[in-house]
Amino acid sequence: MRISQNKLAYIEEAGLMFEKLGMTRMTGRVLGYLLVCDKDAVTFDQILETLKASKGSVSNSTRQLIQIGFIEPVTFPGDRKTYYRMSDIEIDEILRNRMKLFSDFSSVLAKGRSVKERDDAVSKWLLEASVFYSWVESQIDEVIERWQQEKESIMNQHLEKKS
Amino acid sequence: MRISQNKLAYIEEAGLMFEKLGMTRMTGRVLGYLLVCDKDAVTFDQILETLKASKGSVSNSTRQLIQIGFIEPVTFPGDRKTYYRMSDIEIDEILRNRMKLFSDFSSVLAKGRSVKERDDAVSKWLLEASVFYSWVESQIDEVIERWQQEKESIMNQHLEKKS
DNA sequence: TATTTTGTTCAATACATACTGAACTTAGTA
DNA sequence: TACTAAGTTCAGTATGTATTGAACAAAATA
Repeated sequence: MRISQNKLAYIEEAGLMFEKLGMTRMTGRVLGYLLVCDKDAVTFDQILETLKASKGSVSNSTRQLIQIGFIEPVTFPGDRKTYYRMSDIEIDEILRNRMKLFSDFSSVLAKGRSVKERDDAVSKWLLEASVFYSWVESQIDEVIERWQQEKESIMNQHLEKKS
Repeated sequence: MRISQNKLAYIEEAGLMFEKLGMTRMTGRVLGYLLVCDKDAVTFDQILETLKASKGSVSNSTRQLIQIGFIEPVTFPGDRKTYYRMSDIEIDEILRNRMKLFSDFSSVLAKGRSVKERDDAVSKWLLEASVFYSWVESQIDEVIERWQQEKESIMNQHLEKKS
């Protein structure tokens, strides 16, 4: 049973997307495959074959994805293979991680201000920008909390809109 | 008048930060220099010398930064040089641009669901995740609006906290 | 018009890093 | 214990792209 052309195309798309997000293309492909494979779990070999990639490359990608928490290894008694499947990671986790970039960015801006030797329009901008980014970060925390509380209702609202 | 060691170190830091954000290191350096140079505007040559980079590289970086709107060229009558300075870009603009990634990400997730041939836990996750990201995007729009309205009071709150 | 100054363009290079493939480790099976 | 299967590691290669530097363009000056 070979995988559909559709899905292969999707896997490539996922690879490019994850590359844009700063991960490797191959890691994106493996995740894309796990997302759309329509199997409960897949073996290392299945990944190899489907993506036509090397063992080493797949080994790196699975490790990275496990580390981030996107996927998890599964094993079965009487079967020495390791299977991989999507873990039931909460989506807001992923966002929360990415938001760390904001506080880094905010710090760099703040530090810039401290390096300056005169107080000018740029100083003012640096202050404002660093406050803005750390404020936004705190607001996003609140947004995420609201999501957790109102998830069902938001989902329903969204589905209604489509009909 | 040579630039301080402090500032040079900061410029490198800015380079690394902007590299993390997907721009080139040199572009980050040029922006870092413009931020902390404590001059109203600097010439192409000053950038060259300070960063010890090539004309081509600086030319690329300034063009890129002008394009994004971070810096602007300035000229003066009787002076054939072009000067560059920070433009008074609104910080929320920058955030708004980055948020486009979210709708892209959301689309990829939604597309993944449409490629699947069975309705399982992953399908459910894909739906939830794509709704989540487009919802978050809309929430951030609201956050930005609130910033525009309450900017002064937020800044004051922040400054009080520090004291 | 010839010359000098300022900045751009583009082919070549340098650099970083993702990927490969072979050798190795680990653990189950005979 | 020897053998086989599954996955990892790592040195080398391939690939993409940032940077350089030389040649060029544009425009002011003499």
